[in-house]
Parts: sequence; C-alpha cells; structure tokens
Amino acid sequence: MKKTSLKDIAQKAGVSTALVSYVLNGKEKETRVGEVIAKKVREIAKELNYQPNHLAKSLRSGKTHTIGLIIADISNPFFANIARVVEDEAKRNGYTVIIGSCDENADKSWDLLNVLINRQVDGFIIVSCEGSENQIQYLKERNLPFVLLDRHFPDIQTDFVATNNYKASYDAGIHLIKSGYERIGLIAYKSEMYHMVERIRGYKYALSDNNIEFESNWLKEVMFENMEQDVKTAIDELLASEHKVEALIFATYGLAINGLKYINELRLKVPSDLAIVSFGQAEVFDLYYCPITYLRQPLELLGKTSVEYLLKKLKNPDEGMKQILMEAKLIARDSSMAKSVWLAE
Amino acid sequence: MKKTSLKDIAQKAGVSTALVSYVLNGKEKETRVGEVIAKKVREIAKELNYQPNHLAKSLRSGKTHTIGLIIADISNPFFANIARVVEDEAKRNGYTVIIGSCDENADKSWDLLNVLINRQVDGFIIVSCEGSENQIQYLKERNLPFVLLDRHFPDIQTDFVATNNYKASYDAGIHLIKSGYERIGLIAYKSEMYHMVERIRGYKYALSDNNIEFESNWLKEVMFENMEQDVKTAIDELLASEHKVEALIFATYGLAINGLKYINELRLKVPSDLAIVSFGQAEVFDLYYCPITYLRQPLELLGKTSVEYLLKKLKNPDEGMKQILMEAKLIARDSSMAKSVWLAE
DNA sequence: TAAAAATGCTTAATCGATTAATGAACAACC
DNA sequence: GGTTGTTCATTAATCGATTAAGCATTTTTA
Repeated sequence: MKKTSLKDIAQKAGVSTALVSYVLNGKEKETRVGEVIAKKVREIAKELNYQPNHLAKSLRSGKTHTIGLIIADISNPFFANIARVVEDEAKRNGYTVIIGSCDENADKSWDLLNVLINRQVDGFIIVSCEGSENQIQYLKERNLPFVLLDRHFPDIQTDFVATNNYKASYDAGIHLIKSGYERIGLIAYKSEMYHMVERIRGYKYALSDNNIEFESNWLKEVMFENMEQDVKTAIDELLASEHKVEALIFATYGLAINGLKYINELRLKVPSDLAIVSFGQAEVFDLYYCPITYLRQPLELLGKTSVEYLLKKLKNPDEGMKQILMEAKLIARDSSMAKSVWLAE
Repeated sequence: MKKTSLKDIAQKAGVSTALVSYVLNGKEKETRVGEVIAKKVREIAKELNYQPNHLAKSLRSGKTHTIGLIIADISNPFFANIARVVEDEAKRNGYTVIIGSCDENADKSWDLLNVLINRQVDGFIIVSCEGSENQIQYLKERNLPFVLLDRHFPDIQTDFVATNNYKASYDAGIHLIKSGYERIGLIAYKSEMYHMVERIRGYKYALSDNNIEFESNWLKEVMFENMEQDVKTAIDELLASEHKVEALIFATYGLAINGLKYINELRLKVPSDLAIVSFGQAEVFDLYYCPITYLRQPLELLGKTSVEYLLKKLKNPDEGMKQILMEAKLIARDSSMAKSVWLAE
C-alpha cells in the first residue's frame, strides 16, 4: 500500500491538490479557502494519516532540513558526546543530522564534505582536522552556511564555537604549580592546528608567569599516526634522570589513554611518581585507581550553541559572524593532589 | 551560482534532457545514442562539474540510498563503534547513514523510527531496546526492509545479526571456574530482552555444568534507570558475609563502569578480593590498574554483516531470511587471574 | 446598473531527473 | 515503389508538493 499523497486527499475531497496544500500548510486565510472544505480536507488528511513527502518538499524548496556534521574523530568520547548533543538539539528543531567522522584525515574529510554537499544538507557543523583549511575556504566561496565547532582557524574569518584552550591549558599549569609541582611536562600532538598551539602556549605561560623556566625537553610533540609508540618514547624521555618531570599534562584524551597505559606498565604511581592533568573527559578518568584531574569542556553548551548559530544563519543568511570562546573547567582529582599531602603520608 | 542540472547540459549541447540522462547513466547502447553527441555530452558534463540532484533522483526512483540506524544507547562505546563500522561499510556501498540513539527508551525509538520513515530511508538497521517489539512488527507489516543488530526477539521472525550471548556468558563462567573461583555472582539488567535472558542462562549453565549449585542471591538484576545506586546495593549484598562471592560477572559495559567505581570506593582489590569478567569492550578495561577480562564481540563483523544483509534485501526483496549468531571471544586479563597465582604471591 | 472588489477554487508551471512512447530520416529488401 | 527495419533523437508523463496566476461567482460600491 502506497503512502498517501496530496493527490489522494484531493481526490477524496473532490478538490484540487493546490487547495489541499494550502489548508495543510495553514495558508487558508491568505488564500481564502472556505471553512467547510478546509475542515473536510483536514479530516481526510488525518483519516488517511497523511505524511508529506520530504523529498518532494525539499526538491521544491531547496531546503532539506538536514545538517551535515563532520567530526575529526568520533572514537574520541568527547566528540562522540558532542555529536549526540548536536543531534538532539537539531532534532528538537526539526532538523536531521548526518554525521561523518574523518578520523583526522583531510582527504577523508573532503570526501565527506562532498557526499554531504551532494545530499544537499542545508548547512554544516564541522570539527576540522589538520590540513582542511581549503575545505573551509571552499565552503565560504560557495557561500554554504557552516559553523566551526571546537576547532577553528585564526587566519580564516568564520563563525565558530570553541573552548578557550589557552586559558584551559594555563589553568592546568597553574593548578599543578599551586599543588607544589615545578618540573611539569606536556605531551601534545605535533600539529599546526590552533587549538593545539594554544594549549602549548597556555602551558608555557603558566610556567613563565610563575618564574619557572621552561625547558624545551619538557614539551613532547607526537605524531597522531604513531601515537602509541611516540607517547612511550616521550614518557621515557621525560623521565630520563637529567630532566625528570614530576608532573605531566596530556593535551588530549587519546594521548592520556596511551600515556596512562604506559605509566601502568612502568609501574609508576600517580601522583607520587608522576602527577597528571589531562584534557578530555571520559569514564576512564573516574575509574583509574587514582582518579585523573581533567579539564572539562562545556560539551553540552558547545554543541547546542553551534546548532543554534547554524540555524540562525539558515534562517537569516546575513546574520552577523559569531565567534565564541567558552571556558573549560578544571576538575581537580587525586592525580594532581598537592605534593604536601602525599609527602606527608 | 546555481548547481548545474541536466537541463543546463542539454541546453549547452543543443539536445534534450532525455538524451543527456541516457548518456550520463551509461544507457547509450540500449537507447542508441550517437557516439559523437554522447562524447560531447560527457565533456560538457565534466566541464560544468555536473552532480546529479539526489532529491530529484530519489523522488523519481523511490530510493534514497540512505540507511536508518537506530541504536539503543550510543554512549556505550561498543555501540558507538558499531555505528562507525556500519557507517563506513554503508559509505563503501554508496549509502549514507542517519544515526539515532533511543537511549534504551521505546518511545524515543518510536519517534526516531517515524522521523526516518518520513525521511524515506531505504531500510533500517536496529539495535532494539526493551518494549520495541511493536515497532518491529510495524516494520514487518509495512514491509519495510530491516535487519536487527546485536539484539533480537526470539518470538518475532526477522533477519538478525547478533552475538551468541548464551555461549559468551557460559564461557565467562567456565573461565572463572577454571581459574579456581566457585562463588560467582552476576550483575545484569532486569530485562526481558533476549540477549540479557541468554546471558543469565549461560551463566547459570556454566555453574550447573560444573556442579556448583547456583544460589539465587548471586544474581542481581538492576534497573537501567537507577543503575548507579542499584549496582552499589547489588555489590554490597553480594559481599555480605553469608553469601560472599569471590568473582563477579558484569553483563554489560555500563554495569561494569559503575561496579568498578564502587569497587574502587570500597578499596577492594581485583582480583584477590573480587575477580572480574565483563561484557563490553572499551579502553577502561585496559587502563584499570588490574586489566579487566572481557568478552570481545566481533564488532566489525557484526556491523559489516548487518549492512551486507540489508543491502542484499534492498536489491532483492525476496532474499531469504538470515539469522546469524556470532561468537564472542573471551579476552583473559589479570582481573580473572587464576586464584592459585595470587594466592602464591 | 455598471464597475470594482471580494470570495472560493482551479490551472499549470516548477523543482531535477527518469523513461516509455513516438517520430523522423534514411537504408534495405522484395 | 511500397514495406520493413534501423538509427538517433525528442516529447511528454511522472515522482509529490508548492504557488503565482487565472477564472468564475457573488457582493460591494459609486
């Protein structure tokens, strides 16, 4: 049995499809449809359980009520959760989301973008990956609406909703220093992405603002593609006796996971052998034998705001540019316990 | 600048849109298009960077090349990963996936289903939640193609791809018994879902096959909605002196997370105070101070196979029913270490 | 009372692609 | 020369909904 269409209703009511369309779109007033017949049409529509055909509507209107969400790495629970928030918020507004993960790969991101453009999504929310600046430029040139989420490019003027990574990282450093640690390392990705650059900058400033001279071998930048091995090497080096660090900041969730695994292997005790603060958030941090201090980003708010701004742009293409930085919150746990506390034990 | 359409090409080539359509769909032979003009059309199409309009195609053909994926709980990393696999596999076949999580809520699942039907997805892959049998029946009645993934209903004849939960659970029990544990508890959900019933059944049979008499207070069935508190109570009861268990199986990832948190709180040592085996898989299990033994389900294969079968059904609606059970693999780690080993330490 | 305005509904084009049916031009055959 | 066949291309309907324009009526206005 086929779906009921406007035509079916029109036939049954003995009127034209135009009239049915007017009634069901609440345009009876403007188009002067008779009350009696309007009521009849509505009844028949209900009776036949009429559901408008999205495709036909979209074809006509050019609007699909669909948002394309491109995520740099969906296996990261932070992103997975943000995807969920975006999906929920979009649904609340009558939009459907098509999600794609590019796995930090610009080529894959480009493919995804094309699939989504082809599907005629109305707009994009994008967590960019390294080397995808050209894609953002492309969207700008083609005048396709989008909002960057969590990551942005300072050299490209775009809307974005992101975390203040400088501040977050600075806070992490300050927190460790206040807890009595001085030799503090940072494991980050080797990347030119702005969020990473900012995390490194914040860390350095936290040190220098507290008269701790930054030592270049406290900073380890590892390759995403070779993370597991690189993190091990980095930790080995950070713990080599000459410049042994007593605390360590992980610039991402993935780095923390790999780092903690290795720290376990080495049978190092957190925080007495090595204090830890990490970006990202996940159940692991709670469950670790010594719960991990982490920077909680305003996940819900980031996701919701990005949807909100995108939808605003869709409604009004001339909407002004929005560039929002939100603050992360440091959640202090035992992994960065004040040095004095465990020294006393 | 608007997208180029068939019409634009037709105009530029001085032919009808029909001819252009034939050429670009590779039907030149059947429809006897002249070679010269065919070449010309192809060149113009390339020059104008023609991309067919999905909406128009879909409207005409009734096929959207889209799959609806309904997941019971996307915050569970097992499901998140399976969603990824499904998405990748679908993309490889030219299909786009629309994902929705119903958060184990049948009403939400129903809403999702309707959104997706409305979007005219070609078919569904569904990880069902409790109380959604009627939805499956509905799909059957309306003759909408679908494949159940990971969970299925024994009373409804459908295609499905799932894990042999009985066997997995049985294996978990056997493994613990072989490791020297006898008083073994199970924390599961209170649920009539078949996968849960099977997990309980497997556990019981493992005991009875080894002449261990099952004690009813070894089995704790908790409410999904009140998991955190219920798990604590369950563990408290399982450890109450009269019927203290020495090993514990968690029937799901979520239960394990909550359980392990509480076990940490209680400062119990795994495995000497309590040995652990869990369903699910996630980085947490590796990272726990005592790595957790778990049942690895064939995630990739489950996802891929479900897509494969669904696509087969889409191509040929009369395709026979497929009901596949795959085996989980027990990954032994320290949390279920042989009793003799830690007794000796 | 004739022109203007309001009322209630229909026609037909449109979005972009597909495809059955048809047609025109020319060659081949008896 | 008329019939049949082949080749190459066009016409027009269709998918389902939207909407500007148009067409009868009836009512109002001058």
